[in-house]
This record gives sequence, structure tokens and C-alpha cells, in this order.
Amino acid sequence: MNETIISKIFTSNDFTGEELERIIPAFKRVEFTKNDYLLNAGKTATHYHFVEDGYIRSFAIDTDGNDITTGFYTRPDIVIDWPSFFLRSPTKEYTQALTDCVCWQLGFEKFQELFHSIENFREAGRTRLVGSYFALKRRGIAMITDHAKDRYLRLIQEKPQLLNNVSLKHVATYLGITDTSLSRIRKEIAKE
Amino acid sequence: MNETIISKIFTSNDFTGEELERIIPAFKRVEFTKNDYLLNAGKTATHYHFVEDGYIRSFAIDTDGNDITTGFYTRPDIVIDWPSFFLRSPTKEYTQALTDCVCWQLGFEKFQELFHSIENFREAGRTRLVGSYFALKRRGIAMITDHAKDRYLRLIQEKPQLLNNVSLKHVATYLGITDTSLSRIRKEIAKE
DNA sequence: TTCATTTCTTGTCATATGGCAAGAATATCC
DNA sequence: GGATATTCTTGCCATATGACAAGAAATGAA
Repeated sequence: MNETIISKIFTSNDFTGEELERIIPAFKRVEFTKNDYLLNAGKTATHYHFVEDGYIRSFAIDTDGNDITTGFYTRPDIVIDWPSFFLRSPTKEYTQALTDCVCWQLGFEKFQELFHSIENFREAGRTRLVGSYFALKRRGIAMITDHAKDRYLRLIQEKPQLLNNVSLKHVATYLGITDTSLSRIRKEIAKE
Repeated sequence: MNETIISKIFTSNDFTGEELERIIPAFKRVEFTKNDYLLNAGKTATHYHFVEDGYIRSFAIDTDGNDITTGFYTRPDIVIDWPSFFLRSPTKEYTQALTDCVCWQLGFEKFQELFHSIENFREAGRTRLVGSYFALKRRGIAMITDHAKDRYLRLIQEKPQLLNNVSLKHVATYLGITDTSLSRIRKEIAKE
């Protein structure tokens, strides 16, 4: 039993020993170098990953050609393009390593095999997807009701190490503002 | 074979005749009166609905007590609180009829039965959920990159009849602005 | 190290949107 | 049908954020 992030995510709380013996070895360790793309717009996701180490972001290009960060991922997050992976269709988002990363990867075929034969695995997947849906909804409401400063403060509270590892311009687009505004917000917070 | 919205959603393109004979009668016709709640915050969703007629919205109450519309639904949309229904957990959103409505309802037990025994049904459900996820993501990006005016124009293009059936203050919160601003945007568009 | 590139900060000014309040229009209820 | 409540519009002013540009700082490459 190796002490990877996978064995912390799939535990005997939720799975039988036999199930774990099938699930855990199905994941393959992969490394990414800073700026590598895990997935490109136009391609169909054939794998998903759990982050063991490092920082990853997903982003979209809007109609004016601007790069908008849609998510940051770090240990022990899942990095998955749900629509692309499940609908077997080309994605419109990019997924990119922001630092050197270690991930654990699962391909679609093995996923299908586990999904169809292990009910607990199926349930865990559905739970995760619905959890992502919920998080997205919360984020949407925060975009409407909170000021950028509040969203920033919440982000650094939830992912304190993020700022040491990713550039502010990516944080800014994630928050829905420009890098200029973020710089001013940070200055204002520093003064307090 | 009655000509309901259900028999337009579940067709022989995606299901066998036998499957349809099990699925279609599982839905129950229900009516809601304007302002009825289909689901209240704090409760767990025990059903979901397809809209045959009328307008429905979902909304959340933010930390300052403001009512924020998170979605509008009309024929042939599905009205479902994904996290609550699938995770069997209390929702934080309200779902409310904005006009008198006719819907087709499916309860959790029958859903489970169909979900576990009909693979096509399972696939259709997953597709729908992932589609909702994708729509939410698009909306999030639009919130960041588009001006309220653009979001408004897109909304009336996608749901032209909406404005005849729901109040502008709900449209405003859905767009992420105040009713005052929406009023000015409409005035400006009218001038053009 | 040195040069080039990228990122971050700061200034000035423009603009989208909000807050509040008052009146007008509309819908609702008995 | 008339009273009441709700919704919508409009005016005034405040503010959060953007656009652009220039310089400072940090990072990366040779």
C-alpha cells in the first residue's frame, strides 16, 4: 500500500478491500513540466487526473480573445473536463500546468470498466460531479453579489499557497477583474 | 401514446419501445399555481420535473438577504436541483412557479429504478447533468467577459417569450444587475 | 552576468453599474 | 371598480472597475 494521494482519496471508508485493489492500481503516475498542457481546446479528454503535487489551471478564450482562468487545482483536487470526458466531445477549455506537477491519471477505458462494475465507484463519481456543479453555482452567485475584493479574500483563505505559485494575472481573470484592479485591491488590503 | 412533452423528450431515437413503455408512464402530470414553490431551501428534492407549460425560476438568498435568480425554466426544460436530488441533501435554493404551470414529475424511487435498469436512461441522465454543468460554466464566463447589456440581449434571443411572463426584477438579478440598471439598459436599447 | 521578456504597479481618465428616493405605471385583491 | 401593493422608470450622485500607457520589478535565457 503506497502512500499516494490516490490511497487517501479511495479509502476503506467508502470501498471494500477488493474494490481498492482494483481501483488504486488503475491510476498511473504522470509528471508534467511547468507550462505543459494536459488538455487542449478542440481535443477530447481521454483521461482525468488527481493532483499529487503542483498547481494547474483551466482556462477558456473568450470571444474577444482574452484568456480567462476558470479554475485552479492542487492537491488533492481532481482535474477533469466533465463535459468532454463524459460526452466524448471536444472541449473548449485548456488545462495547463502552472508549476511542475505530479498527477495520477485514469484513462477512459479503465474508468468505464470501474464505473460499470463497482457501484461505489459510480456513486463516488456522481457525487464528485454534483459537487463540482454545486461549486460552480456558488461561484456564479459570488460573482453577482460579492465585490472583487471579497472574492479575492475568500480565495486566499481557501487556497493560501496559491499566490506563491501562480501569477497574479491568472488570479485576476479567475476573479473576473483585470490585473490592474487586482494590484490595487492588494495594495488596499496591505494598507489595512 | 399521448402527445405530452415527455413523449417528445423520450423518443425512439434514444430508447427501445419497451423502454419507452416503462419510462413514459412513470411520469405524473402535476399542476402548479403561480407563486407555488416546487422546492424550498432546507428541504431535500424528492422529485424532478419537465415543464410542459408555464414559467419557473430557481433562486438563492445571498448573505445580505438578496434574492438572486439562478435560472429560468420553460417548456421543455428540466427543473431539477442536481445536488439535492442526487446527494439526498437539503438544498439552498428555492424553486418557484412564476406563472401557472403544467409539469411532469418523477420521484426518486422511480428514478432509481429506471436509472439502474435502463442503461439508455442512465446515459441520458448523465448527458443532461453534464450539459447543465456546461451551461453553468458558459454563464460564468459570460458574467466575467460580457456587459450586462450583452447578457440581456442574449437572454431575450434565447428565451424571447420570457419577458412577457416574468417580472423584470427577476430578470435583473439573473443578469447580475439591479432592476434600476436593467430599466436603463432597456431604455437604451429601445432608443436604438 | 547580462539582456530580453514577462509580470506587476501606478497614474490619469472613462464608464458601467449601484444606492437611494420619488413618481408613474401596472397588477392584485376584495 | 376602487384601494392597495407591487413593479417599473427616472434623476442625482457615488464607486468599483476598466482602458491605456509608462515605469519598476522579477523572471528567464544565453
